[in-house]
Amino acid sequence: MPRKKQENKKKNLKRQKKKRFQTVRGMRDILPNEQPYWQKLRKVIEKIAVDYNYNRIDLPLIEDVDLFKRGTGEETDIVSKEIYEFKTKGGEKVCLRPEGTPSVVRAYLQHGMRIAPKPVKLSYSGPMYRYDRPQEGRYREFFQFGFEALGEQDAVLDAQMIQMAMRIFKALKIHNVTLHLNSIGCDECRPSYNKLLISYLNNRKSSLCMDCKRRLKTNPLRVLDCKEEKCTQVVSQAPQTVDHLCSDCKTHFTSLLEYLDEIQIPYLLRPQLVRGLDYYTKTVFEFFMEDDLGNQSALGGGGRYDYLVRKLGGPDTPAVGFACGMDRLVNAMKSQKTDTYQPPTPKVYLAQLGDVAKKKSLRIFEELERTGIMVAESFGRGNLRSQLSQANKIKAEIVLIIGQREALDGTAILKDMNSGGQETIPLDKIIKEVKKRLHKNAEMIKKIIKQKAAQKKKRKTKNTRKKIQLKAKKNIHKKTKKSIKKKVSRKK
RNA sequence: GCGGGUAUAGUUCAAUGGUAGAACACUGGUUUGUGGAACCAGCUAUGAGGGUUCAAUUCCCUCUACUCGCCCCA
Repeated sequence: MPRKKQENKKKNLKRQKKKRFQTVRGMRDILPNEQPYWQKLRKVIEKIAVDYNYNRIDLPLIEDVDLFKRGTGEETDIVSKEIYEFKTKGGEKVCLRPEGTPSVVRAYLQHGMRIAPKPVKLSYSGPMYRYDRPQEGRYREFFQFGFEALGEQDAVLDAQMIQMAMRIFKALKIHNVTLHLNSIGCDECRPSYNKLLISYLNNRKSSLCMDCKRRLKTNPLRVLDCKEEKCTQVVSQAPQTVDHLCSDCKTHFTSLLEYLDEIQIPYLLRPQLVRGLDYYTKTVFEFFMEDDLGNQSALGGGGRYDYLVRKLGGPDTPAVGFACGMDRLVNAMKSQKTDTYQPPTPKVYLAQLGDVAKKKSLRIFEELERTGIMVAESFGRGNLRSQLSQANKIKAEIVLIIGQREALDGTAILKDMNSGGQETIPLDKIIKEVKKRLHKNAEMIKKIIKQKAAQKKKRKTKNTRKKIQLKAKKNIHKKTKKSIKKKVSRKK
């Protein structure tokens, strides 16, 4: 027995040594090479939030499960199948948030924001968690940003939500986005519509898919959204929410459409659109992007949730909001080749040789950095050749070389990487000299850019001139033809 | 949650029932203190566990991950 135990121990040790850690299923690292896209995205979102006066709110990742069970709805897939739920050591039932809206409403109520002037406009962004099967563009940890406006029922805010989303897409140069739009009514009109829908579907129960037979009992509205061919056929003839709105919902919806026309945002009315969350009323909308293969993927969506605040224990407060998947936006940016945020790169590289020089380099690095000059280095390297090749790789314009000799003399070699030329300069003048050279180079680059732009302009004006000339020629032909005809007819 | 495919070096890809190769990348050298080129050398891999076999990276099973489709969504 002890022998076996020892063997097992050894085996386990071996296993542990061999074990290579990797991300947990559905999680992922966003590596430095992807960061420019995220930086750009964050910048665009932030700008829109500021422009439209939506104040940032940061919300905890962990919340009471009941917040989502009651808010998002226990019947929804998000809560019933996909929630990351667990008990804390203290026995609290908590979860990783699957979406943002209930948290926003919770914060609104918890901190007495209803006293603030209406509407209360809030924006958030951060990771959300859904225990779903990972796929392309779908992770268990994914990032969403969202905007919520609480305390205003006017459809102008619904329109503003859509306007903001469209402006974000535009700023990211994601052009092939379509807005799908519907109104699903309120407590007044929905019960009677539900009855109609249920009786319609019950008559055709046999031609529905398994899921929809179940949905018929739990959440008949969701049958409209089913993508099974059988069901879409049945649904296409089904009574539509839009035709059974109460007068209040009807005017609300038509005024939203008018606002959208006013700001010239095209929309696709989709009577089957209902969305997967229980709290929506009146307006619901989604944004779809079509990729090269013709597949549509949802970028985001939102709608009005006039009862959610009350449902979570607050006073009657109409509200509207939307959220977008940032991972999918980044994907879209990549396929559309959006220009990304490029962080500045160091133009000076500090190379050192020998112990004395290494010590001095650390100080010189700081001095340069303090005067606003970005410096790259690889102090860990001892050999000058590899340091220069590094400098070359990062496209440094200037390399400062401090060797044993220079360190003792209080000088440094300044090497221009473009020309290859170099000269020895006393350390106290080095910053001035570096600045001077960088400035010179920057001027040169500016000049070149200007020249190129001028060349482009010239070409353009040439082309337009040619076009104008061609047009003129054509016109002349027409005119002469006309005048000839006239003359001929006169003669007749 | 259901179904299909895949898993070899940091990356892209080879090969094989018995010795696992290349390219790029990385490190060092040719040049004891000078980059972009060339040449030379080095480093690094069969996802995890089990079975069949004299022998498994290869065949079989399980798990895990990735991936595609469904469901759902962002």
